[in-house]
Amino acid sequence: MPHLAFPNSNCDGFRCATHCAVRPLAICGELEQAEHEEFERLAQHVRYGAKEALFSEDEVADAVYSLVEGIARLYKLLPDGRRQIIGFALPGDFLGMAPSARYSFSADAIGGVTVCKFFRGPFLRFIENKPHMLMRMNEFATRELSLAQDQMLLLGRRSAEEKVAAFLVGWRDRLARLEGVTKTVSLPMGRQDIADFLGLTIETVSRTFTKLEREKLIVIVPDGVRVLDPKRFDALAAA
Amino acid sequence: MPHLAFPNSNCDGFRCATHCAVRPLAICGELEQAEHEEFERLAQHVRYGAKEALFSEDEVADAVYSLVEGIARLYKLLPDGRRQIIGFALPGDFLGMAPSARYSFSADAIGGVTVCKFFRGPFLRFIENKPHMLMRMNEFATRELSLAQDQMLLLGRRSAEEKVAAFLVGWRDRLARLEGVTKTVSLPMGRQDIADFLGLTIETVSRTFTKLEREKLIVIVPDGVRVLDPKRFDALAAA
DNA sequence: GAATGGCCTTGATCTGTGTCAAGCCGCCTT
DNA sequence: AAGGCGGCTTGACACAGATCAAGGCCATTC
Repeated sequence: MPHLAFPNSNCDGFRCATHCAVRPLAICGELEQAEHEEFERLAQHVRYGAKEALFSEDEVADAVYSLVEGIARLYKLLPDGRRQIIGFALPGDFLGMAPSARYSFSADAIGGVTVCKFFRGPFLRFIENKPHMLMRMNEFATRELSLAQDQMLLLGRRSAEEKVAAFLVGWRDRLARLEGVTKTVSLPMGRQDIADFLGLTIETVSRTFTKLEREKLIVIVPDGVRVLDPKRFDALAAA
Repeated sequence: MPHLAFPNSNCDGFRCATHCAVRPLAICGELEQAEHEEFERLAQHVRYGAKEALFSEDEVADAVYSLVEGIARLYKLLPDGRRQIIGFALPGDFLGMAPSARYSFSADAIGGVTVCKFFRGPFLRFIENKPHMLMRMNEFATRELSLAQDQMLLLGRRSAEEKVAAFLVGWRDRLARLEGVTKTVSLPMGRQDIADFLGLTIETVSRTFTKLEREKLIVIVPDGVRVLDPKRFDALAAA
Protein backbone atom coordinates (compact mmCIF):
# COMPACT_ATOMS: atom_id res chain seq x y z
CA MET A 1 0.00 0.00 0.00
CA PRO A 2 1.63 3.28 -1.06
CA HIS A 3 1.60 6.06 1.47
CA LEU A 4 1.61 9.76 0.74
CA ALA A 5 5.00 11.28 1.36
CA PHE A 6 3.52 14.77 1.26
CA PRO A 7 -0.24 14.52 1.74
CA ASN A 8 -0.18 18.27 1.70
CA SER A 9 1.64 18.45 -1.59
CA ASN A 10 2.17 22.18 -1.46
CA CYS A 11 5.70 21.53 -0.30
CA ASP A 12 8.11 24.12 1.00
CA GLY A 13 11.20 25.25 -0.84
CA PHE A 14 13.59 22.86 0.77
CA ARG A 15 11.52 19.83 0.01
CA CYS A 16 10.87 20.92 -3.53
CA ALA A 17 14.57 21.29 -4.17
CA THR A 18 15.10 17.81 -2.82
CA HIS A 19 12.28 16.05 -4.58
CA CYS A 20 12.23 17.91 -7.86
CA ALA A 21 15.92 17.69 -8.69
CA VAL A 22 14.84 16.39 -12.08
CA ARG A 23 12.34 19.13 -12.74
CA PRO A 24 14.21 20.58 -15.74
CA LEU A 25 13.91 17.14 -17.36
CA ALA A 26 10.28 16.59 -16.35
CA ILE A 27 7.01 17.48 -17.98
CA CYS A 28 6.67 20.53 -15.75
CA GLY A 29 10.20 21.74 -16.48
CA GLU A 30 9.21 24.82 -18.45
CA LEU A 31 6.34 26.05 -16.34
CA GLU A 32 6.91 29.47 -14.88
CA GLN A 33 6.65 30.16 -11.17
CA ALA A 34 2.93 30.96 -10.93
CA GLU A 35 1.83 28.14 -13.20
CA HIS A 36 4.10 25.71 -11.44
CA GLU A 37 2.59 26.54 -8.09
CA GLU A 38 -0.88 25.88 -9.45
CA PHE A 39 0.41 22.64 -10.94
CA GLU A 40 2.00 21.57 -7.67
CA ARG A 41 -1.35 21.97 -5.92
CA LEU A 42 -2.76 19.28 -8.24
CA ALA A 43 0.03 16.86 -7.40
CA GLN A 44 0.25 14.17 -4.78
CA HIS A 45 3.79 13.11 -3.97
CA VAL A 46 3.61 9.36 -3.50
CA ARG A 47 6.27 6.85 -2.55
CA TYR A 48 6.20 3.20 -3.59
CA GLY A 49 8.28 0.40 -2.10
CA ALA A 50 10.22 -2.18 -4.11
CA LYS A 51 8.02 -4.21 -6.46
CA GLU A 52 4.91 -2.22 -5.64
CA ALA A 53 2.57 -1.49 -8.56
CA LEU A 54 1.94 2.10 -9.65
CA PHE A 55 -0.86 0.90 -11.90
CA SER A 56 -1.81 -2.17 -13.90
CA GLU A 57 -2.89 -2.85 -17.47
CA ASP A 58 -6.69 -2.67 -17.97
CA GLU A 59 -7.29 -0.71 -14.79
CA VAL A 60 -9.25 2.50 -15.23
CA ALA A 61 -6.62 5.12 -16.04
CA ASP A 62 -7.60 7.73 -13.48
CA ALA A 63 -4.14 9.23 -12.94
CA VAL A 64 -0.90 10.16 -14.68
CA TYR A 65 2.53 10.17 -13.09
CA SER A 66 5.75 12.10 -13.30
CA LEU A 67 8.57 9.97 -11.97
CA VAL A 68 10.69 11.92 -9.49
CA GLU A 69 13.06 9.35 -8.09
CA GLY A 70 13.83 5.65 -8.59
CA ILE A 71 13.19 3.36 -11.53
CA ALA A 72 10.01 1.72 -12.77
CA ARG A 73 9.43 -1.30 -14.96
CA LEU A 74 6.74 -0.95 -17.66
CA TYR A 75 5.38 -4.17 -19.10
CA LYS A 76 2.64 -6.08 -20.83
CA LEU A 77 1.59 -9.67 -20.17
CA LEU A 78 0.10 -12.35 -22.40
CA PRO A 79 -2.71 -14.45 -20.93
CA ASP A 80 -0.31 -17.36 -20.32
CA GLY A 81 2.10 -15.20 -18.34
CA ARG A 82 4.73 -14.40 -20.95
CA ARG A 83 5.97 -10.89 -20.20
CA GLN A 84 7.38 -8.14 -22.39
CA ILE A 85 9.00 -5.19 -20.65
CA ILE A 86 8.31 -2.21 -22.91
CA GLY A 87 10.58 0.17 -21.06
CA PHE A 88 12.30 1.26 -17.89
CA ALA A 89 11.20 4.66 -16.61
CA LEU A 90 13.74 7.04 -15.06
CA PRO A 91 13.31 10.27 -13.08
CA GLY A 92 11.74 12.90 -15.31
CA ASP A 93 9.73 10.38 -17.31
CA PHE A 94 6.01 10.85 -17.69
CA LEU A 95 3.73 7.83 -17.34
CA GLY A 96 0.17 6.78 -17.66
CA MET A 97 -1.26 8.44 -20.76
CA ALA A 98 -3.49 5.92 -22.49
CA PRO A 99 -5.36 5.98 -25.79
CA SER A 100 -8.47 4.59 -24.10
CA ALA A 101 -10.02 4.87 -20.65
CA ARG A 102 -7.76 2.12 -19.33
CA TYR A 103 -4.01 1.74 -18.95
CA SER A 104 -2.45 -0.13 -21.85
CA PHE A 105 0.42 -1.48 -19.73
CA SER A 106 1.47 -2.07 -16.13
CA ALA A 107 4.09 -0.19 -14.15
CA ASP A 108 5.82 -1.14 -10.95
CA ALA A 109 8.70 0.07 -8.85
CA ILE A 110 12.17 -1.48 -9.02
CA GLY A 111 13.57 -0.56 -5.63
CA GLY A 112 11.89 2.53 -4.17
CA VAL A 113 10.12 5.07 -6.35
CA THR A 114 8.75 8.56 -5.77
CA VAL A 115 6.27 10.14 -8.15
CA CYS A 116 4.10 13.17 -8.61
CA LYS A 117 0.64 11.74 -9.15
CA PHE A 118 -2.05 13.75 -10.93
CA PHE A 119 -5.66 12.78 -11.26
CA ARG A 120 -6.72 12.76 -14.85
CA GLY A 121 -9.53 15.29 -14.70
CA PRO A 122 -7.66 18.10 -12.94
CA PHE A 123 -4.56 17.37 -15.00
CA LEU A 124 -6.42 17.62 -18.30
CA ARG A 125 -8.17 20.77 -17.17
CA PHE A 126 -4.80 22.30 -16.25
CA ILE A 127 -3.15 21.56 -19.60
CA GLU A 128 -6.06 22.17 -21.93
CA ASN A 129 -5.40 25.89 -22.28
CA LYS A 130 -1.62 25.79 -21.92
CA PRO A 131 -0.06 25.39 -25.37
CA HIS A 132 3.49 25.32 -23.99
CA MET A 133 2.60 22.41 -21.75
CA LEU A 134 0.85 20.61 -24.61
CA MET A 135 3.89 21.11 -26.84
CA ARG A 136 6.07 19.66 -24.13
CA MET A 137 3.80 16.65 -23.80
CA ASN A 138 4.06 16.22 -27.55
CA GLU A 139 7.84 16.26 -27.33
CA PHE A 140 7.74 13.64 -24.60
CA ALA A 141 5.36 11.42 -26.56
CA THR A 142 7.42 11.78 -29.73
CA ARG A 143 10.60 10.83 -27.89
CA GLU A 144 8.90 7.82 -26.31
CA LEU A 145 7.61 6.75 -29.69
CA SER A 146 11.05 6.99 -31.20
CA LEU A 147 12.52 4.88 -28.40
CA ALA A 148 9.77 2.34 -28.96
CA GLN A 149 10.64 2.19 -32.65
CA ASP A 150 14.31 1.64 -31.87
CA GLN A 151 13.24 -1.18 -29.60
CA MET A 152 11.14 -2.75 -32.38
CA LEU A 153 14.23 -2.81 -34.58
CA LEU A 154 16.15 -4.43 -31.75
CA LEU A 155 13.50 -7.04 -30.99
CA GLY A 156 12.82 -7.95 -34.58
CA ARG A 157 16.20 -7.87 -36.20
CA ARG A 158 19.14 -8.08 -33.79
CA SER A 159 21.01 -11.13 -32.47
CA ALA A 160 21.23 -11.85 -28.75
CA GLU A 161 24.71 -10.35 -28.49
CA GLU A 162 23.65 -7.20 -30.37
CA LYS A 163 20.56 -6.91 -28.18
CA VAL A 164 22.54 -6.99 -24.97
CA ALA A 165 25.18 -4.57 -26.26
CA ALA A 166 22.57 -2.14 -27.60
CA PHE A 167 20.69 -2.33 -24.32
CA LEU A 168 23.79 -1.51 -22.28
CA VAL A 169 24.72 1.39 -24.55
CA GLY A 170 21.20 2.80 -24.53
CA TRP A 171 20.91 2.46 -20.77
CA ARG A 172 24.31 4.02 -20.20
CA ASP A 173 23.34 7.01 -22.36
CA ARG A 174 20.04 7.50 -20.57
CA LEU A 175 21.78 7.38 -17.18
CA ALA A 176 24.38 9.83 -18.48
CA ARG A 177 21.64 12.45 -18.96
CA LEU A 178 20.85 12.17 -15.25
CA GLU A 179 24.13 11.37 -13.54
CA GLY A 180 26.78 12.39 -16.04
CA VAL A 181 29.10 10.13 -18.01
CA THR A 182 30.62 7.14 -16.21
CA LYS A 183 32.50 4.01 -17.19
CA THR A 184 30.49 1.88 -14.82
CA VAL A 185 26.88 1.32 -15.85
CA SER A 186 24.64 0.51 -12.91
CA LEU A 187 21.92 -2.04 -13.56
CA PRO A 188 19.25 -1.83 -10.88
CA MET A 189 17.04 -4.32 -12.72
CA GLY A 190 17.62 -8.07 -12.55
CA ARG A 191 18.62 -10.45 -15.34
CA GLN A 192 15.03 -11.60 -15.79
CA ASP A 193 13.94 -8.01 -16.40
CA ILE A 194 16.67 -7.55 -18.98
CA ALA A 195 15.63 -10.79 -20.65
CA ASP A 196 11.99 -9.72 -20.78
CA PHE A 197 13.02 -6.36 -22.22
CA LEU A 198 15.16 -7.91 -24.96
CA GLY A 199 12.89 -10.80 -25.92
CA LEU A 200 15.36 -13.40 -24.62
CA THR A 201 15.51 -15.92 -21.78
CA ILE A 202 17.39 -15.27 -18.58
CA GLU A 203 19.91 -17.98 -19.49
CA THR A 204 20.74 -16.37 -22.81
CA VAL A 205 21.19 -12.98 -21.16
CA SER A 206 23.49 -14.49 -18.54
CA ARG A 207 25.54 -16.36 -21.14
CA THR A 208 25.81 -13.24 -23.28
CA PHE A 209 27.08 -11.14 -20.37
CA THR A 210 29.69 -13.83 -19.72
CA LYS A 211 30.62 -13.91 -23.39
CA LEU A 212 31.06 -10.11 -23.54
CA GLU A 213 33.27 -10.38 -20.46
CA ARG A 214 35.38 -13.17 -22.02
CA GLU A 215 35.78 -10.95 -25.09
CA LYS A 216 37.12 -8.22 -22.78
CA LEU A 217 34.38 -5.76 -23.77
CA ILE A 218 32.96 -5.44 -20.28
CA VAL A 219 33.60 -6.45 -16.68
CA ILE A 220 30.65 -7.65 -14.64
CA VAL A 221 30.47 -5.90 -11.25
CA PRO A 222 27.84 -6.10 -8.50
CA ASP A 223 24.63 -4.46 -9.81
CA GLY A 224 26.21 -3.33 -13.02
CA VAL A 225 28.95 -3.60 -15.62
CA ARG A 226 32.01 -1.62 -16.50
CA VAL A 227 32.55 -0.95 -20.19
CA LEU A 228 36.19 -1.63 -21.08
CA ASP A 229 36.29 -0.80 -24.76
CA PRO A 230 33.64 1.84 -25.53
CA LYS A 231 34.68 2.14 -29.18
CA ARG A 232 34.33 -1.53 -30.00
CA PHE A 233 31.30 -1.77 -27.75
CA ASP A 234 29.37 1.04 -29.43
CA ALA A 235 30.18 -0.51 -32.79
CA LEU A 236 28.69 -3.83 -31.71
CA ALA A 237 25.61 -2.06 -30.38
CA ALA A 238 25.07 -0.08 -33.59
CA ALA A 239 25.58 -2.90 -36.10
CA MET B 1 10.19 12.38 -58.38
CA PRO B 2 6.83 13.26 -56.84
CA HIS B 3 4.73 15.83 -58.62
CA LEU B 4 2.28 18.19 -57.06
CA ALA B 5 -1.27 17.13 -57.67
CA PHE B 6 -2.53 20.53 -56.59
CA PRO B 7 0.37 23.00 -56.70
CA ASN B 8 -2.21 25.56 -55.75
CA SER B 9 -3.42 23.63 -52.75
CA ASN B 10 -6.32 25.93 -52.04
CA CYS B 11 -8.59 23.39 -53.66
CA ASP B 12 -12.24 23.86 -54.49
CA GLY B 13 -15.09 22.10 -52.76
CA PHE B 14 -15.33 19.19 -55.12
CA ARG B 15 -11.69 18.30 -54.87
CA CYS B 16 -11.66 18.63 -51.12
CA ALA B 17 -14.56 16.25 -50.81
CA THR B 18 -12.69 13.81 -53.01
CA HIS B 19 -9.31 14.06 -51.37
CA CYS B 20 -10.26 14.56 -47.75
CA ALA B 21 -12.71 11.69 -47.40
CA VAL B 22 -10.75 10.68 -44.32
CA ARG B 23 -10.73 14.11 -42.76
CA PRO B 24 -12.79 13.12 -39.71
CA LEU B 25 -10.08 10.57 -38.94
CA ALA B 26 -7.16 12.89 -39.68
CA ILE B 27 -5.24 15.34 -37.57
CA CYS B 28 -7.30 18.23 -38.97
CA GLY B 29 -10.62 16.48 -38.31
CA GLU B 30 -11.79 18.82 -35.57
CA LEU B 31 -10.77 22.14 -37.03
CA GLU B 32 -13.65 24.47 -37.66
CA GLN B 33 -14.29 26.01 -41.06
CA ALA B 34 -12.14 29.16 -40.77
CA GLU B 35 -9.20 27.40 -39.15
CA HIS B 36 -9.37 24.61 -41.64
CA GLU B 37 -9.19 27.03 -44.54
CA GLU B 38 -6.07 28.59 -43.04
CA PHE B 39 -4.65 25.10 -42.50
CA GLU B 40 -5.39 24.09 -46.07
CA ARG B 41 -3.41 27.06 -47.33
CA LEU B 42 -0.33 25.60 -45.61
CA ALA B 43 -0.78 22.22 -47.26
CA GLN B 44 0.64 20.86 -50.45
CA HIS B 45 -1.27 17.92 -51.83
CA VAL B 46 1.36 15.56 -53.17
CA ARG B 47 1.04 12.24 -54.94
CA TYR B 48 3.70 9.51 -54.82
CA GLY B 49 3.95 6.52 -57.12
CA ALA B 50 4.51 2.93 -56.00
CA LYS B 51 7.73 2.46 -54.00
CA GLU B 52 8.54 6.15 -54.02
CA ALA B 53 10.00 7.54 -50.79
CA LEU B 54 8.10 10.20 -48.84
CA PHE B 55 11.17 10.72 -46.66
CA SER B 56 14.15 8.76 -45.38
CA GLU B 57 15.75 8.18 -42.00
CA ASP B 58 18.43 10.77 -41.10
CA GLU B 59 17.21 13.30 -43.64
CA VAL B 60 16.49 16.75 -42.25
CA ALA B 61 12.87 16.57 -41.10
CA ASP B 62 11.55 19.64 -42.83
CA ALA B 63 7.97 18.47 -43.33
CA VAL B 64 5.16 16.48 -41.76
CA TYR B 65 2.50 14.52 -43.61
CA SER B 66 -1.12 13.61 -43.26
CA LEU B 67 -1.83 10.54 -45.33
CA VAL B 68 -4.93 11.05 -47.46
CA GLU B 69 -5.04 7.99 -49.67
CA GLY B 70 -3.04 4.80 -50.14
CA ILE B 71 -0.72 2.92 -47.80
CA ALA B 72 2.82 3.66 -46.68
CA ARG B 73 5.53 1.45 -45.24
CA LEU B 74 7.49 2.88 -42.30
CA TYR B 75 10.82 1.23 -41.52
CA LYS B 76 14.28 1.38 -40.07
CA LEU B 77 17.41 -0.23 -41.46
CA LEU B 78 20.55 -1.60 -39.82
CA PRO B 79 23.88 -0.77 -41.46
CA ASP B 80 24.07 -4.26 -42.99
CA GLY B 81 20.65 -3.95 -44.60
CA ARG B 82 18.45 -5.82 -42.14
CA ARG B 83 15.08 -4.05 -42.15
CA GLN B 84 12.39 -3.66 -39.51
CA ILE B 85 9.05 -2.30 -40.64
CA ILE B 86 7.72 -0.32 -37.68
CA GLY B 87 4.28 0.20 -39.11
CA PHE B 88 1.97 0.55 -42.08
CA ALA B 89 0.34 3.96 -42.39
CA LEU B 90 -3.28 4.24 -43.54
CA PRO B 91 -5.36 7.24 -44.65
CA GLY B 92 -5.82 9.60 -41.71
CA ASP B 93 -2.43 8.73 -40.19
CA PHE B 94 -0.03 11.51 -39.35
CA LEU B 95 3.65 11.06 -40.20
CA GLY B 96 6.99 12.68 -39.79
CA MET B 97 7.19 14.07 -36.27
CA ALA B 98 10.69 13.42 -34.97
CA PRO B 99 12.34 13.94 -31.59
CA SER B 100 15.37 15.53 -33.25
CA ALA B 101 15.96 17.60 -36.38
CA ARG B 102 16.08 14.47 -38.53
CA TYR B 103 13.57 11.75 -39.35
CA SER B 104 13.99 8.69 -37.16
CA PHE B 105 12.63 6.32 -39.79
CA SER B 106 11.92 6.06 -43.52
CA ALA B 107 8.56 6.05 -45.23
CA ASP B 108 7.63 4.98 -48.71
CA ALA B 109 4.52 4.36 -50.73
CA ILE B 110 3.10 0.89 -51.29
CA GLY B 111 1.13 1.40 -54.47
CA GLY B 112 0.09 5.04 -54.98
CA VAL B 113 -0.16 7.46 -52.09
CA THR B 114 -1.61 10.94 -51.68
CA VAL B 115 -0.66 13.14 -48.75
CA CYS B 116 -1.10 16.63 -47.37
CA LYS B 117 2.42 17.85 -46.87
CA PHE B 118 3.19 20.66 -44.39
CA PHE B 119 6.51 22.36 -43.96
CA ARG B 120 7.62 22.18 -40.39
CA GLY B 121 7.93 25.89 -39.66
CA PRO B 122 4.49 27.00 -40.87
CA PHE B 123 2.94 23.88 -39.35
CA LEU B 124 4.45 24.53 -35.92
CA ARG B 125 3.44 28.17 -36.09
CA PHE B 126 -0.11 27.14 -36.94
CA ILE B 127 -0.49 24.70 -34.06
CA GLU B 128 1.44 26.54 -31.37
CA ASN B 129 -1.52 28.57 -30.20
CA LYS B 130 -4.24 26.01 -30.93
CA PRO B 131 -4.78 23.84 -27.85
CA HIS B 132 -7.43 21.71 -29.55
CA MET B 133 -5.01 20.85 -32.33
CA LEU B 134 -2.26 20.11 -29.83
CA MET B 135 -4.57 17.85 -27.85
CA ARG B 136 -5.44 16.01 -31.02
CA MET B 137 -1.77 15.56 -31.84
CA ASN B 138 -1.30 14.17 -28.35
CA GLU B 139 -4.09 11.68 -28.92
CA PHE B 140 -2.49 10.60 -32.17
CA ALA B 141 0.93 10.20 -30.59
CA THR B 142 -0.50 8.28 -27.65
CA ARG B 143 -2.34 5.91 -29.96
CA GLU B 144 0.80 5.37 -32.03
CA LEU B 145 2.79 4.68 -28.90
CA SER B 146 0.28 2.14 -27.72
CA LEU B 147 0.38 0.36 -31.09
CA ALA B 148 4.17 0.34 -30.88
CA GLN B 149 4.00 -1.25 -27.43
CA ASP B 150 1.63 -3.94 -28.68
CA GLN B 151 4.12 -4.60 -31.44
CA MET B 152 6.98 -4.93 -28.94
CA LEU B 153 5.01 -7.62 -27.13
CA LEU B 154 4.44 -9.35 -30.43
CA LEU B 155 8.07 -9.15 -31.54
CA GLY B 156 9.54 -10.20 -28.21
CA ARG B 157 7.19 -12.86 -26.96
CA ARG B 158 4.98 -14.40 -29.63
CA SER B 159 5.57 -17.46 -31.83
CA ALA B 160 5.55 -17.19 -35.61
CA GLU B 161 1.98 -18.48 -35.83
CA GLU B 162 0.78 -16.04 -33.15
CA LYS B 163 2.60 -13.20 -34.91
CA VAL B 164 0.90 -13.85 -38.23
CA ALA B 165 -2.54 -14.31 -36.66
CA ALA B 166 -2.18 -11.16 -34.52
CA PHE B 167 -1.01 -9.21 -37.56
CA LEU B 168 -4.00 -10.28 -39.64
CA VAL B 169 -6.45 -9.47 -36.84
CA GLY B 170 -4.86 -6.08 -36.18
CA TRP B 171 -4.77 -5.22 -39.85
CA ARG B 172 -8.37 -6.32 -40.37
CA ASP B 173 -9.50 -4.13 -37.48
CA ARG B 174 -7.62 -1.09 -38.77
CA LEU B 175 -9.12 -1.55 -42.23
CA ALA B 176 -12.56 -1.94 -40.65
CA ARG B 177 -12.32 1.62 -39.27
CA LEU B 178 -11.91 2.86 -42.84
CA GLU B 179 -13.90 0.50 -45.00
CA GLY B 180 -16.25 -1.23 -42.62
CA VAL B 181 -16.23 -4.85 -41.50
CA THR B 182 -15.46 -7.53 -44.09
CA LYS B 183 -14.57 -11.20 -44.09
CA THR B 184 -11.87 -10.73 -46.68
CA VAL B 185 -8.79 -8.89 -45.47
CA SER B 186 -6.90 -7.21 -48.29
CA LEU B 187 -3.13 -7.26 -48.00
CA PRO B 188 -1.60 -4.65 -50.28
CA MET B 189 1.87 -5.30 -48.88
CA GLY B 190 4.00 -8.24 -49.99
CA ARG B 191 5.18 -11.23 -47.98
CA GLN B 192 8.60 -9.67 -47.45
CA ASP B 193 6.99 -6.60 -45.90
CA ILE B 194 4.94 -8.77 -43.56
CA ALA B 195 8.09 -10.71 -42.63
CA ASP B 196 10.00 -7.50 -41.88
CA PHE B 197 7.09 -6.23 -39.81
CA LEU B 198 6.87 -9.42 -37.73
CA GLY B 199 10.57 -10.08 -37.28
CA LEU B 200 10.43 -13.25 -39.38
CA THR B 201 11.78 -14.41 -42.75
CA ILE B 202 9.67 -14.49 -45.87
CA GLU B 203 9.83 -18.30 -45.88
CA THR B 204 8.43 -18.55 -42.36
CA VAL B 205 5.61 -16.13 -43.21
CA SER B 206 4.75 -18.12 -46.30
CA ARG B 207 4.80 -21.45 -44.43
CA THR B 208 2.65 -19.97 -41.65
CA PHE B 209 0.02 -18.70 -44.10
CA THR B 210 -0.07 -22.17 -45.62
CA LYS B 211 -0.36 -23.74 -42.18
CA LEU B 212 -3.26 -21.47 -41.19
CA GLU B 213 -4.96 -22.42 -44.44
CA ARG B 214 -4.42 -26.17 -43.82
CA GLU B 215 -5.95 -25.67 -40.36
CA LYS B 216 -9.00 -24.13 -42.09
CA LEU B 217 -8.62 -20.80 -40.26
CA ILE B 218 -8.14 -18.77 -43.41
CA VAL B 219 -8.25 -19.04 -47.19
CA ILE B 220 -5.49 -17.36 -49.15
CA VAL B 221 -6.89 -15.22 -51.99
CA PRO B 222 -5.11 -12.88 -54.44
CA ASP B 223 -3.78 -9.88 -52.48
CA GLY B 224 -5.38 -10.97 -49.24
CA VAL B 225 -6.94 -13.65 -47.07
CA ARG B 226 -10.44 -14.58 -46.06
CA VAL B 227 -10.93 -15.40 -42.39
CA LEU B 228 -13.03 -18.55 -42.04
CA ASP B 229 -13.31 -18.93 -38.29
CA PRO B 230 -13.11 -15.49 -36.67
CA LYS B 231 -13.73 -16.86 -33.16
CA ARG B 232 -10.89 -19.35 -33.23
CA PHE B 233 -8.75 -16.91 -35.15
CA ASP B 234 -9.12 -14.06 -32.68
CA ALA B 235 -8.31 -16.50 -29.87
CA LEU B 236 -5.06 -17.51 -31.57
CA ALA B 237 -4.17 -13.86 -32.12
CA ALA B 238 -4.84 -12.93 -28.49
CA ALA B 239 -3.02 -15.82 -26.79
C1' DG C 1 27.09 -20.85 11.77
C1' DA C 2 23.60 -23.62 9.65
C1' DA C 3 19.72 -23.29 7.00
C1' DT C 4 16.97 -20.90 3.62
C1' DG C 5 15.85 -18.56 -0.51
C1' DG C 6 16.68 -15.45 -4.33
C1' DC C 7 19.42 -14.60 -8.04
C1' DC C 8 22.76 -15.86 -11.26
C1' DT C 9 25.71 -19.04 -14.00
C1' DT C 10 26.83 -23.12 -16.51
C1' DG C 11 26.19 -27.50 -19.04
C1' DA C 12 23.55 -30.73 -22.02
C1' DT C 13 20.11 -31.23 -25.16
C1' DC C 14 16.13 -29.87 -28.02
C1' DT C 15 13.52 -27.21 -31.31
C1' DG C 16 11.52 -23.28 -33.88
C1' DT C 17 12.93 -20.57 -37.14
C1' DG C 18 16.64 -19.27 -40.31
C1' DT C 19 19.31 -20.49 -44.44
C1' DC C 20 20.03 -22.38 -48.82
C1' DA C 21 18.21 -24.11 -52.91
C1' DA C 22 14.84 -25.34 -56.22
C1' DG C 23 10.67 -24.83 -58.51
C1' DC C 24 5.94 -22.77 -59.41
C1' DC C 25 2.75 -19.30 -60.98
C1' DG C 26 1.03 -15.26 -63.08
C1' DC C 27 2.26 -11.22 -65.63
C1' DC C 28 4.71 -8.32 -68.72
C1' DT C 29 7.47 -7.78 -72.86
C1' DT C 30 8.66 -8.77 -77.33
C1' DA D 1 3.61 -17.95 -77.63
C1' DA D 2 8.04 -17.86 -75.82
C1' DG D 3 10.91 -15.97 -72.63
C1' DG D 4 12.03 -13.69 -68.50
C1' DC D 5 11.13 -11.77 -64.10
C1' DG D 6 9.25 -10.87 -59.56
C1' DG D 7 6.76 -12.71 -55.97
C1' DC D 8 5.53 -16.81 -53.58
C1' DT D 9 5.89 -21.64 -51.93
C1' DT D 10 8.13 -25.82 -50.60
C1' DG D 11 11.83 -28.98 -49.04
C1' DA D 12 16.23 -30.25 -46.73
C1' DC D 13 19.26 -28.98 -43.45
C1' DA D 14 21.66 -25.89 -39.94
C1' DC D 15 21.96 -23.27 -35.97
C1' DA D 16 20.82 -19.57 -32.44
C1' DG D 17 18.59 -19.50 -28.67
C1' DA D 18 15.10 -22.12 -25.73
C1' DT D 19 14.47 -25.62 -22.36
C1' DC D 20 15.70 -28.61 -18.69
C1' DA D 21 18.63 -29.46 -14.93
C1' DA D 22 22.18 -28.72 -11.61
C1' DG D 23 25.03 -26.04 -8.80
C1' DG D 24 27.21 -21.63 -6.93
C1' DC D 25 27.08 -17.34 -4.40
C1' DC D 26 25.51 -14.18 -1.14
C1' DA D 27 22.38 -11.99 2.11
C1' DT D 28 19.12 -12.82 5.62
C1' DT D 29 17.23 -15.25 9.46
C1' DC D 30 17.09 -17.97 13.50
